Amino acid sequence: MPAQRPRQRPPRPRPRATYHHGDLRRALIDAAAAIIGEVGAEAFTLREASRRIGVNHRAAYRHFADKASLLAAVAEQGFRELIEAARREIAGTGAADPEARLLAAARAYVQFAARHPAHFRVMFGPRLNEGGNVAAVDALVAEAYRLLEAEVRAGMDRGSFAPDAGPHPMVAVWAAMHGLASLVLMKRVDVPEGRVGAWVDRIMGRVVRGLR
Amino acid sequence: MPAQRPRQRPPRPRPRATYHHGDLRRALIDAAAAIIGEVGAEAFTLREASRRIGVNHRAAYRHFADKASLLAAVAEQGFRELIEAARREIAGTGAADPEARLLAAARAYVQFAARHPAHFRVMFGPRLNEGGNVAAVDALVAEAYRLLEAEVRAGMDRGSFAPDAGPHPMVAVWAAMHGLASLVLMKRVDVPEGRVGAWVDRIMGRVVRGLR
DNA sequence: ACCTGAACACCGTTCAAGT
DNA sequence: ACCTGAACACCGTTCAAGT
Repeated sequence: MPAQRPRQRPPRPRPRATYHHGDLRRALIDAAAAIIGEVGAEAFTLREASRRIGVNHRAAYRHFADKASLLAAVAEQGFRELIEAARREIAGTGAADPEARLLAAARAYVQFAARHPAHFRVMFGPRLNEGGNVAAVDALVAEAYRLLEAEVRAGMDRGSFAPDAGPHPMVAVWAAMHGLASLVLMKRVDVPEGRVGAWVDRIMGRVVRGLR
Repeated sequence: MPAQRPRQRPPRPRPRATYHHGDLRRALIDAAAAIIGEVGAEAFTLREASRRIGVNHRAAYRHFADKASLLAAVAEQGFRELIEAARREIAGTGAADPEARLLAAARAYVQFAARHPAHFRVMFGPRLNEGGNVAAVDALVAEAYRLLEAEVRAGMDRGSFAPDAGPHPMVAVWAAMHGLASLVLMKRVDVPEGRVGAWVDRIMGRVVRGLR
């Protein structure tokens, strides 16, 4: 699969300022995220990331145990951005209505997937899920979960949603939101770039209605 | 990532019967599916598949253009099994009620993901989706789509679901089902092996109710 | 037709130094 | 502390044959 790179190698990887106190770590994460965005996670290479930054490919091992750990750090960063975007979108509604707030969170979630498909795939890829996970990622997933759950609970407390002590209503919302994000990212449903938000509102609106 | 395989190589890859008229093709697909099930798609290797069958690693190129094509064939096979399972489960209900039939299809979908997580991931992975797809896979996805869509339409015709000419109701169902399958496969919701069907009924029940 | 073997240009990771 | 360089055991894929 790894198509041979062009024969002509750049004359010299211009030596950058030396990295210290964690700069290299940051630089590696950023480079990895950029490469993944360009070629996908399967084609991502530790050596290419190092090359881009201008350090020896072994330098990464000072900051990450292995390739998987660097990818985990990229996923972590993605979860932080996703959570932040969801909070921002929720706050942007200025509404106290849990239905409106859930839709806002869903818009952020789906938009993130649509705009950063490869990043989203790393975040929900096999290495970081399916058990034997990375604690830092698990913590962020839990945080995102609670963000939504608070709205679902609020809806029940206000009497907008049918009361239910179990996780089913929350899982229904999360599943629909995650599935919609996946379908959009896979271009299995195709919705024009600017209309993602409107689609989310329509489709998630139906799901949220099922909680009443 | 590719952990060095154990130093000790099996004494001799026992020479099997020679493969002709497409036997090797089948054997490769089966071996690939088996390996993926054991170690995941990222760790899957063309050379290992050939090794297992007992042929030179170059033999695969007689039947597949490259590694991606073999994986596409594995995905195709998976879609065929998934569709068959859904039909079987739908028929098993013996019901004409579209809600019950949709839940049956969803059970098959989620069960498949829970039982064959790596296979499911290949089927919905970047190479076969996100545009520039494989025609054979697209055709099977379309077939699966129509399977569900027929039930959604039937529900509208009977007056169980609110009429809607657009794709939104169908997308809502598909998204929820796909998302639930993903969450279960990722063990992000954990439901005991034997209780997957019951969970699907509860959660998808809420979503389907949103179509009324 | 179908399979093999050697070679090439990559990888991730380990070991042993360099400053 | 932080980075480098050479080496190892893999890959996918191409070229050129073998039967």
